[in-house]
Formats: sequence, structure tokens, C-alpha cells
Amino acid sequence: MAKREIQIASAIERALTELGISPPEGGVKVERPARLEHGDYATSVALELSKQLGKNPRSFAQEIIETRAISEIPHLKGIELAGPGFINFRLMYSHLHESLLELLRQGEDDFARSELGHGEKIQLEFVSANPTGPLHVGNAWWASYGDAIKRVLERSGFNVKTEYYVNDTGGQIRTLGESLLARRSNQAPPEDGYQGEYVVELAKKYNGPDDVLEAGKFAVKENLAAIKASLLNLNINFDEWFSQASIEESGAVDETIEILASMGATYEKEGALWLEATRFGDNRDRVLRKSDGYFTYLAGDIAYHRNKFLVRGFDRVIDIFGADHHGQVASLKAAMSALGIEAQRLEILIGQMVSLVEGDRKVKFSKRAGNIVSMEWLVSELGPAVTRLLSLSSSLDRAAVIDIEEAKSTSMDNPAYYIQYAHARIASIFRVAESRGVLVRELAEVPLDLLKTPRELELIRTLISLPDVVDDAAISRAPQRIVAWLKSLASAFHGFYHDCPILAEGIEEDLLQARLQLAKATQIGLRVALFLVGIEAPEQM
RNA sequence: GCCCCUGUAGCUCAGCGGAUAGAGCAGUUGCCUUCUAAGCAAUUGGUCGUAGGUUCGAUUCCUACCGGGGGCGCCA
Repeated sequence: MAKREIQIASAIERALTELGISPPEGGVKVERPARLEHGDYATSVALELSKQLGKNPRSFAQEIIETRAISEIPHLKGIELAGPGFINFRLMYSHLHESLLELLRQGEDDFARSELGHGEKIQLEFVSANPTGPLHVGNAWWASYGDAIKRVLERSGFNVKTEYYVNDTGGQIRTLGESLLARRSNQAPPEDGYQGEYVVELAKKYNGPDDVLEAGKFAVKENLAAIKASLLNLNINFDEWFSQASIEESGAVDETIEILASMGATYEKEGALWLEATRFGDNRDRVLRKSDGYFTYLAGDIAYHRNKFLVRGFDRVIDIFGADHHGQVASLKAAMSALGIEAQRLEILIGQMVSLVEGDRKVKFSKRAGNIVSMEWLVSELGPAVTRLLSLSSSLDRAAVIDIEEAKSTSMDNPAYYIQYAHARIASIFRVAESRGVLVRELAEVPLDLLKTPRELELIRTLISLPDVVDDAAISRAPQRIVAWLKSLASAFHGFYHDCPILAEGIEEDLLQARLQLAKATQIGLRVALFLVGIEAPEQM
């Protein structure tokens, strides 16, 4: 809850105390009603408590309203008893002006920043696509998500490190090397190899020996460079690129398996070493070391996650997996439990598959078959802002459908431009103000209380809700809430811009100054929120 | 068969247990001597998959069923 809600909630708690009633478990909830006619803030506490107290909710609400504590709520203008027992609070506009002033004093660095996370150390792993080819559209989707979650968590006071786990070892690298060598000698790649055209390009650049592993390593290096470049195109940078080979070479996998074995969590069967995962909540046991002596992917992943928790000391680890890797979740959590790490500290978010349609036609893609729709292509078609906004407009849980035709054809009235345009318009106002020699007064000299038309008040209301939205997005790992807020803020601003001229003839100097400050505050809000979703705030369009 | 996600306007999607369910696109219609019309305003469009349950109150939580997607390897 934001500051104002907390003020009111604590007043209600004092009111209950006056009446000799203990507050509900989890505290009194105060919310902002969807409709303005229901007041600025409302509580349903009377409805919640009336049954256990054997009271009529409406008369109980009336008792609360009449307490001294309620009458002392700052900025209080009126109270209403509504519906089955809601208490609606109406505040004077001064509460909005006070909050606006606070926002302006905090500025871009501090507004909507909180200490919710108390510096908790979080490691956030996402994308982690195998470096066997270019990133596809789904990777772009989840990458935008992961990056935005990082930004939002940091704003809420968490200490976040992002990481890309590079699967640079194992059978797939061998397969990749085989495919490359085949292409170099102008042959078709193996049937289960990588068929993509990009392998032909890699083969042209490769002048090493006819060695599958050498060729594979070369291809990985090249692919990884391409992956980094595409992510950078989307304004995404990782703190760490963690090599799977490095963890195997360091002996950490052996070490981890020995620990699991010493704890009696493993057994041998048919020449392989198994993890007794069923004992820890998985629905089947899992192989750690194959009968050919090689470790499974899972074994490496367990060692890697052990490293995150026990070697690097993260309090919490968040992984974002694609839905096609959902099967790993139970195994990995089981392994953590077996290692004595509470499974709750490992949080795995699943990104549902992204599909493409072009008109009525479904576009299928698969990395092995080579007909992937690359992230590179998508970003070049739509631009980074539209790509990020489109992916952050829906929840990670939903299997998104992108209509390529529509994404392209509607790009001119895309919400991304709608939001960016608001920012550009504000920048333009300040450019014009400067060119006309308008002096922007010191904040303390500006009568913000002149802002009282519905447009101005609505804009302020939307603006000051951002701190709550950010914390909520952080807790729920839901950066799409920031996008929703941006859309509503842009809408409130465009309405204000249309109806409330700032620099036009006949606008009194005091009002001009107040409106300039409101524009300034909007600029701050836009810049903060656009940064959180990784979208550029343009000065002009 | 088992596990995960999902079903909201013609389409793509929001929606923190609350009051009359929202946005964009698509449709219809107004507004540029003005700080950028990439804008504003009006209007059409809904049995929130179905049936139960919990609750003062359910689109939201629980159960079952029906549709859609994904996963159930000594692949990664």
C-alpha cells in the first residue's frame, strides 16, 4: 500500500481499537476504488468483520465512521457509507498536490523506488538458449520479460544479478560440429543435425581442422557472439555469461554428485547413477551419470544451481524457462531439497510458447529444421521498442500469438508509439518554453493547488500510483503491470495536453508554472517506467 | 494416463477477493489559425468455457468436466 493508504488504514485500526475490536488478520485493507464516485479511498473492513462480530455491516460501518480516529485523517473532506457496508473516503485535492510535490522533489532517481527487497540477493537466469543457432522469436519474448523483471526488482530494493547459462558442451555441440563439417564439404548435414542456412555461413568462415569438437567450438563461439549482439539490439545486457563446460571442467559436477551420494540420495542401476528424485517430490527418479560415463544435462544443472546458492551465496534464484523445459522443474527442485537447499528459494517461471501467424497461416519454427523465425528479424521488422512493448503487454503464462502482418501494419498506431509520443510531447513543451524565454520557477514558488480540472487531477492520480505499481510488479514478477500503467499514464497525459494548454495565449503565469511542473512530473514518471521496461524515452518523434 | 499453462468484446490482450468487467485494433461519427492530429472526444460490441463449492461478496480461490498449448529421454 502507498503512503496515503497506510495513513488511512492505520486510522481505521485506531478506530477499531476505540471500539474495542481487534483488526483483521493481515491488517486493514484500504483500496482505491475503480470509480471516482466511490471516493478516493475505500475500505471493506466492516463487511469483513461484521459476521464474526454478529453485527449488521452497515451499522458497524457507521460506528467506525463516527470514531475520533477517522475524523483525524489528513486531508479528509467527507466519508460515505455505501452499498452493503463499504466506507468511502473523499479527500481534499490538497492530498494530490502534496503527493505531486513529493514526486517532484524525489525526481527521476528516487520516485517509485522502494526498500521492499531490503537488498535481498537474487540471481536471475533467463534466455540461456543453446548456442547452436540464432535466437528465435520466443527467446525475444522471454528475454524482454527477464530483463524487465530485473529492472523492476532493482527499483524495489532487491540486489539482482542476471545470468545467461551457456550450454557449450554435450552431444549437441558435437552434432553442431558435424553439421558444420558436412556443410564445408558441400554435403547435407546429418538427419538429426542442424539444417539451418546459418550453418552454411559458419562453414565458410571455418578454416580449422576436420575435427568435430573443434568445429563445434568454433560454431558455438560464433553463435554466441551473434546472440549477444541480438540481445544488445533489444537493450539487454547480462551481468554474467556462465559456461556449462567451465562447471564440468572445474570438477564441480563430480563434487556435487559425491555429496548427493554421501547423503544417500543416489543409487546405481543398469550401469547408470540415479538421483532418488521421487523422495523429494519428483514423479520419477533421474539419471545423473549415464552408462557411457558422461553426465546428464541435469547433473550439470544441479551443480550449477548448487554453485548459485552455496558458492556464490544468493538468497534466491529465479530461472525463466520456456514451457518446453518445464519438465526440468520438479527434478531441479528435488535435487535442491536433496542438497539441503529449501526448494522455495528456487523460483522457476515458465514462459509459455510464442507462436506466429501471418494472416490465417501458422508459421512453424524449429531450430533443428532450420526454419526458425529469428529474433534478429523480428526486431528489425518492428524495432526494439515495439518488440519489447508487445511482449510485455501480456503475461508470461499466456501462449502469445503474434500476427506478423498486424504487428507490422499497425506499427504506426502501436501503443509503444502512443507512450513514447507522450514523452516527446513533453520534451517539446520544454523546448518551446525555453525558446520563448519562459523561466521555470523554483518548485517552492509554484502554486500547485491551481491544478484542479478533472484532466489535471486524473493525471496526478495516475502518476502517484506508480510506486505501488512497481512494488506490485516486483512481488508478482509481473512487468506487464508497468506497461499497463504506462498506457494509462500516456492516456491521462494526452487528455491533459489536449484540454489544458500551458504555453498558449492568455494562460496566467501561475497556472502556466503549475502546469509546467505537472508536465515535468509526467516526464519523470514516464522516464522511470519506460526505463523499467527497457524502452527508450525519445526527446522527439 | 500423469504434470504445468490457458479459455474475458469480431481480433490481440489487461484485469491486486470487492461496487456498473477494461484497453488497443477493427466498425460508425465529430475535432487541426493553438505547446507535434503518432493526438482528443462520442458511439457500437460481453451468459468472463460449463457445472458445482468456499465467501457478506468470485472473472479472480477450490473441485470436476469440456476446448487449446506445452511437457512426461541414460537429449539438451
